[in-house]
Amino acid sequence: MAGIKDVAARAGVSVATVSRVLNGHSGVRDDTRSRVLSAMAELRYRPNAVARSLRTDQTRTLGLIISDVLNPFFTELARAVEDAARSRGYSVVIGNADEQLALQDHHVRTLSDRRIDGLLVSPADGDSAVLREAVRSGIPMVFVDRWIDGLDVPVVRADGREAVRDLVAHLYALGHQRLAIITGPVATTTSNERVDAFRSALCEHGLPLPAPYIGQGDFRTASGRRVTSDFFGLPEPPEAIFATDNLMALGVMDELRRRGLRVPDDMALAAFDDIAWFPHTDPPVTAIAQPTAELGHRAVAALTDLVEGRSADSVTLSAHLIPRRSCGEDERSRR
Amino acid sequence: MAGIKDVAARAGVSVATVSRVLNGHSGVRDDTRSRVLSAMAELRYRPNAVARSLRTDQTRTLGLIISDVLNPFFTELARAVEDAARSRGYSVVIGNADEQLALQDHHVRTLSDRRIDGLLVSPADGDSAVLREAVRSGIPMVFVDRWIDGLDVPVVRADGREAVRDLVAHLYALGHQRLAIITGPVATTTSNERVDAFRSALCEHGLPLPAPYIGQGDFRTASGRRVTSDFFGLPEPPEAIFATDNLMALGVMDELRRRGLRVPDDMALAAFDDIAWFPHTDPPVTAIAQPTAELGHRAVAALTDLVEGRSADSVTLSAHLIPRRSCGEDERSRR
DNA sequence: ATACTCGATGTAATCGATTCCACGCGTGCA
DNA sequence: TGCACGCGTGGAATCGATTACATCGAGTAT
Repeated sequence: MAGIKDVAARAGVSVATVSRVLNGHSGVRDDTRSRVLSAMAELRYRPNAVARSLRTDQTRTLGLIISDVLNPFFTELARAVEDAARSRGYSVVIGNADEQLALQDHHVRTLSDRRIDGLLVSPADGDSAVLREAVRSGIPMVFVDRWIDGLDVPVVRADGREAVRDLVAHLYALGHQRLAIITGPVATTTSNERVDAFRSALCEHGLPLPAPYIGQGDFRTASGRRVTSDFFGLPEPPEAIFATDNLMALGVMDELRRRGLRVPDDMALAAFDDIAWFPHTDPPVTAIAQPTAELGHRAVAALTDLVEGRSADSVTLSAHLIPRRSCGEDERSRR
Repeated sequence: MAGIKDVAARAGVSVATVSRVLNGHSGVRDDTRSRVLSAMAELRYRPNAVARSLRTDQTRTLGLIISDVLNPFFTELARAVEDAARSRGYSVVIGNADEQLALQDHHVRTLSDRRIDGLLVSPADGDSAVLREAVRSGIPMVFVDRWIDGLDVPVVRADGREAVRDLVAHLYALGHQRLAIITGPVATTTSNERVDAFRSALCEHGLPLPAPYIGQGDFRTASGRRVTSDFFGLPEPPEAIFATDNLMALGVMDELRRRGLRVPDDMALAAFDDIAWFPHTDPPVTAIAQPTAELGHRAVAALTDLVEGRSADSVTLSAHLIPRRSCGEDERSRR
């Protein structure tokens, strides 16, 4: 493949000049510039981004580490991130951590080795030495959706507390008293926030949240099935389940269907994260929607600020409840 | 950040020796090796992949260009690709073409400039000069799912003809006579294959496929809504709609719900590509499932063969019908 | 003792760009 | 006429690795 030297030779100039026209520097005579340009065209020259990166120490690439590509929330986020990045002239490389620390570490290492300009992370469960080391090394980084306490990294996220309170009120108004929740991995901030908000909202209504009603999930479908099954093993199973993400809600539905049970009659269901299919499920599931695309855009804005030497602040947006029919009928959702 | 020279200095050896231990070459005395190793650890040295790539002319990175990240089929594919690639020591960078030629071209150019080792493409509609140029330039490439005729590039895909025939037979047995289809972009091979198979299966049953029953879609949700709406503008609307991908099926359901119509009573529905939510929609939708993960694995196997100098053949797997209730009840799907 | 081999290591070229500095030449001003 | 200046351009160092080739010392065969 043709290199800058070939272009220089063909245009009868030095590589320095070719480089200048390549980068749009001024101070190249017009006729020289056009000679270079046509040499490039004739040779179908394309600059080698690897060489350029080595020299300039920037790759114009952002890394995005998400917890699960199969989760529509994250894929929507990824899409928004890519759009925002592209419009700023960056590419994005996605690493799928699959909710596993080891995989997450693998990706932060690989991406750092590739010298990406900045890293967007939605950290998996647990504390990662590799991630801490990465921030210590000074890579521009911002957390999206989830974060790790005690690290001086801006966080772009949606606060779901208010929406969870609304949800509990909704459930309560519909007459449900025994409310259970399925959590994400223990150390994820989003999971903890949702559980805390759930517990205190319950408390406001004078409802308890007994330990067996807190099902330990991991944000993946299978855990939704398992926890649901466990709930039915209880002497007094709950009347409603709040799945803290959409994949676990799917698991709940799988298990319910396997047992021949119906939503909401046999069990009410609500999910965190709204997805396109929820209006069409049987019944439509009430969910808490996050401003996913905006999360992605803001995260990229913050990260590019950091990358380009500006400072960046954390941003907190908010989520909202979308009542449908999976918790029962009330005046709002009936038609 | 520490470089190879720093390590060499600290270990009291030359950079050549450091490089040798880095790459596991033999012919380094054990004590030298361990001196180097501890120097690396002390400096938290990480090799610069950019520099290495420049020198060795390989990036250990594969590109994957898909038509739409929001389509669960492609995200499942992406996930399988990433897994397979990682286990072979490659990273993958995903480009989302969003069914737009211009975006696809942007990504093939960007990825080529970055000198990725090979490219996996599920080409968007239409003929791309940029893509042709890329294959002509000799980048190892394989097509997944979709392909472009006339290019000497291996194709890894699933043949859906048989399954489409089964689907038509299923529909026919259920008493539907006026069958319509929603296509993808005109030049996509998968769309054409599905339409052709649909037409000839119809023919086998002595059924016509009038032009107005061929709705022009683009594999995205909005087009499913639009085409469905058009169908209802017909003097004689169809009784069944076959959406050639899952996103358009979602669009059909959106539109049907907007009109207050029910599946399958008012309209039967089937989709190409099975997704996890289909068993839970109202009603569960009949779909044709592809061996998505295997597609991804085989594609990576073929591509790495090419990258590593071996030859690669096309592979064709097959899809199969999963009858549920969205086309009506028969002995197979009733329970 | 001489020459030769072999193992361990170092020196320097190289990959393809960017960029600092210097150079030559024409112009304007003293 | 001489000098400074600016413009357009070229030469060469540089980024951080890999690797062909050179070197050096010790051991071995003759």
